[in-house]
Amino acid sequence: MYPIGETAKRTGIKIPTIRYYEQEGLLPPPRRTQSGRRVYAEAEVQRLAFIRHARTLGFELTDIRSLLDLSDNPDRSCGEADRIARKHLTEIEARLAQLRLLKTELARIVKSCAGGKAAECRIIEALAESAG
Amino acid sequence: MYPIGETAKRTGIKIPTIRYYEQEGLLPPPRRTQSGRRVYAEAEVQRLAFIRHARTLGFELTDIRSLLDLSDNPDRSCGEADRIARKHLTEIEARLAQLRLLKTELARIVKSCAGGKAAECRIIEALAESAG
DNA sequence: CCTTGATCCTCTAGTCGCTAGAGGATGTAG
DNA sequence: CTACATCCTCTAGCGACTAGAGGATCAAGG
Repeated sequence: MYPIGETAKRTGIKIPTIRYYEQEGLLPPPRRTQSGRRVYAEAEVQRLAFIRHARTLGFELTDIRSLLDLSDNPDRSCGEADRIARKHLTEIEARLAQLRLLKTELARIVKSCAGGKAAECRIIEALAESAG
Repeated sequence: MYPIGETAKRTGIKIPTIRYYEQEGLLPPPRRTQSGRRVYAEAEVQRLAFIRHARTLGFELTDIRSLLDLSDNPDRSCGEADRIARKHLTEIEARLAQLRLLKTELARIVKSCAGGKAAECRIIEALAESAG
């Protein structure tokens, strides 16, 4: 049984964030000491690790809620988890494609800057062009 | 001289967003009709196009403020624009690298899901593993 | 002139996932 | 018994919008 600070260190999730996850219903309200301090068992630490891993992968909290729900009910079909993960993968791929385009354009713009006054600056000029 | 709705259509920026940009000082307060409605001249439309282009490239509003400032003062040195754009490019490259990693891991996870119950689901399992 | 429907106004509050701070209680070590 | 760390709750802030309430104004048709 660990106090919140210990739990934060073990999971790499900050104290206010842990309380926030509790408030958002991702983490069940933990036991408290007589004075009202939260104490966490191993199961909660595991749950936080799950959340952290999913967050690192960029899942939103609503998706994580569903994934935790599945994890809590192992007899349910895995289809929902698959759907969520695939949807997320598609989003990541879209973002990747867009970022690659941005990078190319921005790199081109930056390269064209030869210093000097803003009046002749290709960066400013490129941004001013209405074509996106 | 265009009313705000026309301006929104011409720039592809929504009406509330235009008002928001004005509030944030990116766009100078425009002239008003006697009844208090905003009317925009070509210069403002240009400025909004500039903002939109920069936003599309992922620049933050604070950076855009600086870039607009340079654009307003063509005699100033272009170095700041260059610095902002380079910094942003570096950030984009970092995000790209991270997203590529995520995509790889997520694709691996998704691929390993063979359907069935959540108990045996590789997606859930992968998320539960504490190693990130 | 009157009505209808579109457009506009201001103001407030909500989104997401935290993060920061106030103001106070409790725990632990010397 | 005094420090200092840790914890508590509550509220507000971030960025970049977005949504909605409640009301004023405009243009066109009858």
